Amino acid sequence: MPTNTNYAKLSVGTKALILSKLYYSVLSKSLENLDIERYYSILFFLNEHNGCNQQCICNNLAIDKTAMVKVIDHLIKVGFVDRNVNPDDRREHFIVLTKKGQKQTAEIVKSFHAIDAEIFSSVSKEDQATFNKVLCQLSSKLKELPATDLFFNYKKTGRKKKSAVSDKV
Amino acid sequence: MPTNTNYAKLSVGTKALILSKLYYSVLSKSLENLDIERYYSILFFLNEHNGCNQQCICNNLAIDKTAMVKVIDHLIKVGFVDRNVNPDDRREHFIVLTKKGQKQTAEIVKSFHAIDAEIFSSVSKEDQATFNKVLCQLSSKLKELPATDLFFNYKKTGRKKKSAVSDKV
DNA sequence: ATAAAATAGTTGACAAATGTAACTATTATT
DNA sequence: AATAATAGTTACATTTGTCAACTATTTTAT
Repeated sequence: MPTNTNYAKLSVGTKALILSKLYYSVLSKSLENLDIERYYSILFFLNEHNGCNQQCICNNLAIDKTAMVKVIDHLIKVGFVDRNVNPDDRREHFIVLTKKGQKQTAEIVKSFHAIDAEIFSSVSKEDQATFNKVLCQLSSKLKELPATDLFFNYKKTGRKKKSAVSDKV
Repeated sequence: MPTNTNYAKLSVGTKALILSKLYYSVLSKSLENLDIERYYSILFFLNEHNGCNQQCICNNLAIDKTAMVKVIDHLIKVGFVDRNVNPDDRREHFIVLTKKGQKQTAEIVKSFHAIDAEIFSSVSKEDQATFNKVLCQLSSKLKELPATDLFFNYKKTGRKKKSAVSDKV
């Protein structure tokens, strides 16, 4: 590693965050000719789960549902998806890629795959398998640990308020 | 409950982002009794590099320098760090943990280590080593990857290679 | 059958993160 | 001395994260 002389000392959470920043920075560059400049992971997910509801995207990508509303609003505005009420459960809204959305999402999927292929090219198959296995194990472990209710939407009556930092200044 | 039925299909960048979100959720929960609610990774870094300048933190944690100004302003406001001009190069500002900052940062470091220990507890030493090695390789590769030079993008040739941001520390 | 609870999604307010351009001050290069 | 480079700052716009409160619908419990 040419940089980050003490990278090894960082927590795995921080290393993962840095990796994702570097990754999306490269991805954005590679897709700057598209009609959309973000939400790539959501479109990637929709490519595999076209027609799922909003909560499904939130659960799988660890995104808050109120943020998801704005994302879908934007994707509708640029003509990438439609939002259709499920007739069998009218609470749910299906998110469906449009023709245009499908076409551009194909490019996004290609970019994701190309970057993955490129950065894994010098890693042995065995190490790739181990890496992916451990990555998956870590996420699963973290889900079992006590966390804020950010991704799990548990009802918390009388939940503790965070102490205001401004009180101390 | 989120199921991530197709987690395996996500790109490594997306998986890393999800891991970091889960990680910081758990970390925040474990540190909710502290006087600060975020910037844990920066304090963790300062614990090892007390007295470094702002650019050094930016380089090592992949944070924009204009964002860093606000972060340091906040850390000063809550009394965690001081910002001291380097007399030998008056452009540089050294960031130094205060007594209070040191004390609370010790808790933060403990939490980081505890979470890492916990989630890696069921992973063999060999797999841990492989995982960390690959994680490091991937970040390294991404930094070297010329953003506009991806092979799938045949139409856009003749672009000048943009050198990766210099993070030398 | 009806009331209560849970689920899916929305809204509005606000804080924080992100990105960009222009800027000062200082030091290094030519 | 002029120019470039570096470290940091400011101002601004946009996106994202967070929270409480809300509607609508469906499920569960009584």
